[in-house]
Amino acid sequence: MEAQIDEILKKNQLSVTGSRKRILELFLMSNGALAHGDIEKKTGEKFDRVTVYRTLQTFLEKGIIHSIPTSDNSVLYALCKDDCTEGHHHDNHVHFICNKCGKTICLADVTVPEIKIPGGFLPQDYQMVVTGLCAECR
Amino acid sequence: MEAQIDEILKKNQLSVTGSRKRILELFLMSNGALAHGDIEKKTGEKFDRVTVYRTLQTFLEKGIIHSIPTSDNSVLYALCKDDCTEGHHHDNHVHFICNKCGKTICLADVTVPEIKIPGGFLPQDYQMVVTGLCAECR
DNA sequence: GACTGACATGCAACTTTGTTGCAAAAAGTT
DNA sequence: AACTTTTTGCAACAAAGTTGCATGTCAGTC
Repeated sequence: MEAQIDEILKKNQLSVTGSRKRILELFLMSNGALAHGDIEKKTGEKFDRVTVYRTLQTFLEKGIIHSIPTSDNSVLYALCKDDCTEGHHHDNHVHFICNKCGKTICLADVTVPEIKIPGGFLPQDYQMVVTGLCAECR
Repeated sequence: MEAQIDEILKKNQLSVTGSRKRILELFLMSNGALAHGDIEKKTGEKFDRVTVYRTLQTFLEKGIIHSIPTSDNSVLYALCKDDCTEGHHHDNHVHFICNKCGKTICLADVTVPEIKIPGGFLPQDYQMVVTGLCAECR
């Protein structure tokens, strides 16, 4: 785990610091998505609010994590797959949000279908969010 | 227009007030989606911030408008089609967000494809957002 | 059209969420 | 170990959203 975290940071030319290690660890442990608030709560008093914001920002820019749009407009982040590179994401799987427990799960095996868009529009990215009940809550 | 607005409000058992009429009018005029901020700006000094929040909340509950998830996590609202009823929305069209001008457009003709979800999950609602360049910006 | 109960609004105060500038601290480099 | 660059924490701020309560407005009834 330690080694994996270091590797990810170094691969992205980021210095290895306490907050980055801790936040990355949180993402690796939870196989769902995390809201900013979750991260703040789980790191407790350890890091400043601002640091969490900036760390997430950095991870986003480097393509380590991606953000997920939700219907209630909270901000969610999840780890990217390996083939995400800086700038452009290949994060074409569907996200599932449970209406009961609120957890967000990446359905890594379900790819977003490419749909037909009316002429005139130039689509660049497709995102799909399914809400409902997860296996534990139904 | 006047008559249409009154009808919508009465159909939903809402009293016809100045703010509701004005905000509903804004939605009817713009055929795209509106952010809370847009509405506040366009109504000017006329209504209190709180009133705008509460009016949108009410419209959401009654199924007059629906919220749209965006990639940058701002809150967007758009008018629902007629077959939206209180509680449950049948808002199964795709939303397009332009990366340049930021406008959100409802692609009313493009329906969200029903995809296969792994067993265990109980899907209730599908939402799809496409980002890219709109006709004017490309 | 005036009366009345129910609902909507405005105000104030507050919480939560996100941002910016800058000095101190820690990381990476030689 | 000394130096440079990056990251962090603090403080102050800005924006976004919420809550309680007194006042005002609406819809229905007489």
